[in-house]
Amino acid sequence: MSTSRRQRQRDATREEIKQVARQLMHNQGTAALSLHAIAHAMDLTSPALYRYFATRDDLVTALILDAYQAQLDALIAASETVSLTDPCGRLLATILAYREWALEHPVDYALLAGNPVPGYVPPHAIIGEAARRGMDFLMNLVQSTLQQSTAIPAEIILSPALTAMLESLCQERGYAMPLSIVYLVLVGWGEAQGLVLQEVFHQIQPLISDPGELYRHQARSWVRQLGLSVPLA
Amino acid sequence: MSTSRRQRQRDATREEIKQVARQLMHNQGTAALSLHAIAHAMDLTSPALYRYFATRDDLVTALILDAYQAQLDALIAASETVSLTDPCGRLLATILAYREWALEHPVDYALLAGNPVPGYVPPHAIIGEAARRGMDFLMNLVQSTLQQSTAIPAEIILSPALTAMLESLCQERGYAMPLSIVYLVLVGWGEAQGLVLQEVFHQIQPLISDPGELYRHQARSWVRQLGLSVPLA
DNA sequence: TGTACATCAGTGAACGCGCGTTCACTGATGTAC
DNA sequence: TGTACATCAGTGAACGCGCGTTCACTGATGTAC
Repeated sequence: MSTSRRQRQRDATREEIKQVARQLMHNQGTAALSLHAIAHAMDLTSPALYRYFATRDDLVTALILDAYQAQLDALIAASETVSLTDPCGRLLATILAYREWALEHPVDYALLAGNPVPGYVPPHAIIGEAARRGMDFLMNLVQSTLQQSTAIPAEIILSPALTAMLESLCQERGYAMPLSIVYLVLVGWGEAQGLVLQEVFHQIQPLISDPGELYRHQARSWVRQLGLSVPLA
Repeated sequence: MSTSRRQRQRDATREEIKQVARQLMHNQGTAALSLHAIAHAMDLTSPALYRYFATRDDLVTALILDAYQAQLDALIAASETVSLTDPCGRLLATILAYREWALEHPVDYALLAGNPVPGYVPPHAIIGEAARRGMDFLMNLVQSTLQQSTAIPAEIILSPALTAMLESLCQERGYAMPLSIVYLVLVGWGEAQGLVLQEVFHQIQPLISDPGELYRHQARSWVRQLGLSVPLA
């Protein structure tokens, strides 16, 4: 016997609550998330929501975890749009998808990238693990890309302290690549987040009318730093 | 006749209000900013604050503008700790100071870097101008650094679209440098923001115990990209 | 197939709270003669 | 130096609002015999 009719209905409502929450935040900012507002938008009363989420913070946590998963799904999907015979293209497509997903889902991205909901106290263990899964995917993608190419990445001179930290990271998460590469991925992830956040929060537009052009250019030179050759256009 | 006694008292109270607001946000997050809470902490009643700020949003705007100014002051001060005869050291000190100021003033940094106060609607024109002043300082610093050195920055191949945008930026803000350099500064600024935000919001610590090491290393290689030679240690 | 019962989604009223903001006011400080 | 007046910082009560959450409840849906 699969899930009962009642259970399916329950799951659907749970999803609808999250969807409405996202919609409200999209229209009025992450601060607009409130059980009353969600219930009102669903033609329910607010106590009804407690059938689905024990607490407001539980709802927020669910939204954040969903966002991590959706982001990861988008990156995976993007990587799969490019043939396996073009590993470098796969990597580049993934990096560009990072920005595109963020622009298409600014609220979810804001949730991930540090814009907290007022009063929300995140459960660090749970959220940290979700974040690490994203990093794992990127690391593994880079790893398999490099394995399939003849790239010889430039050696980067790392300080002893940095070497030690990167080594312990590799051991913990099972990354099997030169430390220079791990370093480049870590820094690149941070850089991408910086550029995209500035675009999502409209901070860079006063300087540059099309930040995407900047991002795409930087993505290419990042891939090139890994030792891969990227077509110019 | 200079400012009257009354006026000085008034200015002092205005400053105290902002200081208390910063303290409250520091202790309880940016969402904790409220006129009631500030007044309570100052042993005042909340209507009293309306003598000093017409509206809550005016207070937030003042806090943000203060933060921009404080950040800029910190960068300028850092650049001046290094002798004029070592332009490259000046530049590096400034970049490192960017991170240090953010860590010492996480609330002000969050205010700048996009973490909005719930319900606050920023006046884009005013805030955009403050942001541009920071970029101007960095651009000018890089420019004077390069003028005093024999650096020959690597030529970066820029797309036509990117070239056009950078050219118009240079014209608007009066930057007189090769476009490659302007590009590197713009991207570097975004990158720095990304790395620092991840550290301030504790997103990178699950991966790397000392993000500062990562930042310092990246800062050096960024300076090196400009064509300057940086001492290793 | 029909009946008795258990489950449980959703209601409606209420709670205590903190918010931004207004208003008429008091009383101390500063100014003009 | 003393008095009359103006200024204005701060008070205290109140407003309407939306918040998260609780509670006893109703009534429809599903289950067991």
